[in-house]
Amino acid sequence: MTIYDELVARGLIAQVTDEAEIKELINAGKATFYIGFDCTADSLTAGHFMALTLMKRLQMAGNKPIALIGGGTTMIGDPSGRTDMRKMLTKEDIDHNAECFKRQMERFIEFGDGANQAMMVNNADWLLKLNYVELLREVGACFSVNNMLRAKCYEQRMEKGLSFLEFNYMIMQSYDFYHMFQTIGCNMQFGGDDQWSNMLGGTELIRRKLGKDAYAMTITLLTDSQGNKMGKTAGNAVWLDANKTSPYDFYQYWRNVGDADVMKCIRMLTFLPLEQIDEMATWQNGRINEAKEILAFELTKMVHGEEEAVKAQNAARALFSGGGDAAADMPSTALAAADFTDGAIGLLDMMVKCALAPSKKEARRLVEQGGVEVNGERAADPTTRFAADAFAGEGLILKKGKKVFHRVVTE
RNA sequence: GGGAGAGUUCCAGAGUGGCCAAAUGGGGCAGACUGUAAAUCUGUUGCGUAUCGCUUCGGUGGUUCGAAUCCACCCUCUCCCA
Repeated sequence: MTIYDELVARGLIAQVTDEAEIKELINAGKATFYIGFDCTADSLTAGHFMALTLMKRLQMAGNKPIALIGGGTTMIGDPSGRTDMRKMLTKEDIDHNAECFKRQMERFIEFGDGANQAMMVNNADWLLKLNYVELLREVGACFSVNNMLRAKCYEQRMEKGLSFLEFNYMIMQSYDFYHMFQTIGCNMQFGGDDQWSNMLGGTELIRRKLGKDAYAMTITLLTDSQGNKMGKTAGNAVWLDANKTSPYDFYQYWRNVGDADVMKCIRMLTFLPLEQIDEMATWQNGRINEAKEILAFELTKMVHGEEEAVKAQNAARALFSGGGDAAADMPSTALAAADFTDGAIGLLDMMVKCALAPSKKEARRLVEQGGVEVNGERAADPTTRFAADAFAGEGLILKKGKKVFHRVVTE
């Protein structure tokens, strides 16, 4: 099976500019493609994950990936699909974030100077040097404002107001492609489907300025059965950085996807052979949880390594199915002597300390509603206090709700 | 540049002198039911040394016994005209 057919079979392709050409290019390993990453945070998220796996798939097929860090474009802010303006970041923040991204990407794709080894570039290197008038003269005539205003990525902002700053994002992104096409032979751009109009801006610019063809392809956005973007819990991103989202939590995120979304995720995100996936798709209801475990394990393994994945899986099994002592891998907090008053600590204070509740009021509510267990016993009294020696040995196991476990020990 | 309007809690959006920590919906969290799923139902959703106190309604001042609500100035945004 060719790489292109595989991408189609996995449901990864959303839109392409020229199917026949792209097919030939990537099947033959002749594409030098880029994917841009806005560096608004110091870690990549589960939302970027699919892009990373796509880079890996294409690299394995012999194509050369370019990871473009948006050091320059981040200073403008992509308005696509947004209803509010992004916060402006300082140059220092952006540089720091770019550095963090690179470390994480190295887990997935191989960087180097070889023919199909990946390279990383930062568009700050050329965008920040641009001169306004020169830029206008160079590319300004190639963009039709009429068309830009019709672009889907600005649609939502047209209702609320779009600043000129953000309006220029498309031009910057197009310029990136144009620049890399000339300097490093980048002939294809990949990106999320929400980037489609920005990407077309680039191919159009190249065609107009250089009379040459460049290609663009978008990846299906990973949404759940309700149409929400995946990779977020309660509005917070699921991070790839173990310090921001622990391997256990990462595992749990995927372990808990809805029934309707499991097979889709396995198909799009894992590297399991398609035949195996097709077979899994025929599994009966009872085995849906098995499929979820496979999904969670595979993804955790890719992001955090096999060892962490095994630990996360064992911990999850022990906590939810009983038995085993792998619960040692659950998140934990060590209390300092200063957290104790008269040799004891209150239940509510302890919960806040462990970040199981943002405030004591919230902690109290949880206890009163029967959502808290200590060492397997429901804690019904918010005034309960625990003496320091209660934490001896394994410490205390706090449980919030059905799924959140936390070990509390003393320093 | 001229004119009109808007800024309320996580979001949307009521509230136009005291009964307002602020309706309603969404989202979140917890409980029940389950399969660590979905759907449904229930409770809850500013903070606290807790039948009371404290801090919130763009910002700063002011009027008043009392202000999200009235006044002044400022900031931000939207719309119409240029």
